[in-house]
Amino acid sequence: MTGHLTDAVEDYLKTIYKLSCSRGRVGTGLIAETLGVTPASVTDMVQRLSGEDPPLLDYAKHQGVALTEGGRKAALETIRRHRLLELFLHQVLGYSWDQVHVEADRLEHVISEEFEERVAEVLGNPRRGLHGEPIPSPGLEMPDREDRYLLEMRPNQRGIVQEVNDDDPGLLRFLESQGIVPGAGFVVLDYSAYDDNLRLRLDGSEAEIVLGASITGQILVEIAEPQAGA
Amino acid sequence: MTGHLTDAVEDYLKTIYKLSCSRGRVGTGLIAETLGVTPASVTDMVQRLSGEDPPLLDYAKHQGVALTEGGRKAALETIRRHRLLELFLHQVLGYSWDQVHVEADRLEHVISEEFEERVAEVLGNPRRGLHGEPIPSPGLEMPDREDRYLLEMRPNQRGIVQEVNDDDPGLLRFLESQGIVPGAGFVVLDYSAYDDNLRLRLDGSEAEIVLGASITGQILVEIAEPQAGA
DNA sequence: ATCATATTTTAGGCTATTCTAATTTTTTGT
DNA sequence: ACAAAAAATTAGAATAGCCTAAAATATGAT
Repeated sequence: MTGHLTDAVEDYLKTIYKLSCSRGRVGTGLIAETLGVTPASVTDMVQRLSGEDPPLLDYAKHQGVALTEGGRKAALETIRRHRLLELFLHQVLGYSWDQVHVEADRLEHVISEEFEERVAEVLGNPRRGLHGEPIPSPGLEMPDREDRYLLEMRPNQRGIVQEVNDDDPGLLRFLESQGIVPGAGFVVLDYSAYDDNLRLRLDGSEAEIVLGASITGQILVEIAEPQAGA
Repeated sequence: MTGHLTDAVEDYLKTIYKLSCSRGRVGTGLIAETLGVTPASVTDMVQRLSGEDPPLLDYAKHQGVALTEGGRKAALETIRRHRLLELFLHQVLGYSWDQVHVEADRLEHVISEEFEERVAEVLGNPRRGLHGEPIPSPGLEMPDREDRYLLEMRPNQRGIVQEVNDDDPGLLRFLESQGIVPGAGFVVLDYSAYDDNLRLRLDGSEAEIVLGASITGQILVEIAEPQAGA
């Protein structure tokens, strides 16, 4: 078992994990932008982490970075803590949907195994986080996902909101006000390739909602059977 | 308002606060020993902290250190968080008496104002911590105390356990097993100046307990009216 | 008052993390 | 294929903490 990882290292691993879920290997530039540091800092850190005894990163100059198995486990550990903490902050301390992220981002580096276990127990060992994200199991298995971005859906498809990006409080508040929360079912009414707008209606709602690409790219959905009739 | 204080700075201030409660000004050696760093490191840090814009410490070479008003407030803020967290860990997450200290020591540097407030509310704005310590008010007022060390008590005095030093898990487990917890009433039966042993009996208990100086110096008590007779 | 012992401070270094500026490598458009 | 643009890397430096070893200062015992 690797000794203690610093906050910075955990942040790098978590970020690289998330980025490499969509794109495979990731460049230092993207990591830098996501983390809010310069590319030079990333190169530096990445070199250190790929030169450890059991390396956490797989890296060779100019070729983009990927996590090793050890790095992936460490990233999932941090992600598990983050998502448990978000749920905990909401359910036990009454934080709102959009407030939890920032606090969890600091606490995730500091809580003990013990704390994590107790929180999980108090919450009933949840599988999904506050924003619908899957929570890695205690053994750090991450469920395979079939989810797609809402952006990819086409007219007449039915779907269920699975997950909403947790790190933009303003967006979260807006989505909540529109009823777009994990579990919500909906039908896509229309899609405009011209401006990347998606018009949809939530189950049991009269109102239609129009969402642009910048929003629909942040929402993961499970696609249900296609709507009967055209 | 001072910007953000690092974990290390908060630890220094907290330690200096506690040490200067008993002794007035404290030397670098004592601080170093308490904090587990070298005296040289303390000198270094102390010089930085006393040279800030609003200084947190009052210091001049070879003369011992004291907190300024700003330093005192910062220390009390950390102490408030620590004590609220200990209570929270116990009452909400089921930590035991002797487990809370270490976890609180890490969390205290990381939680937000918001977190502190919500925890205080969930706990009902408590005035005393898990081990009986007074909790600074939200406005950082610290109640004046009349408490004495158990060590100072003499035969036939009655007392009530007020506070037990929180940072030694083994000692805490022992004291709990003996019924010596905040709120417990007792009578001092005997005191031996020779070996600094104190024999006492808890209210409603048949058994007598003998405690040595190293223990009785860690327990604060409120002295009640003297025992009738004898 | 003086010398031995204690404590405290200085000096010089190390690590982790970040930065800026300069350089190198890769990609891309033609 | 090759120049221009984009991306990544190196080099050099800063900061916060910490350390060890050496020097300075206090204390206190006779």
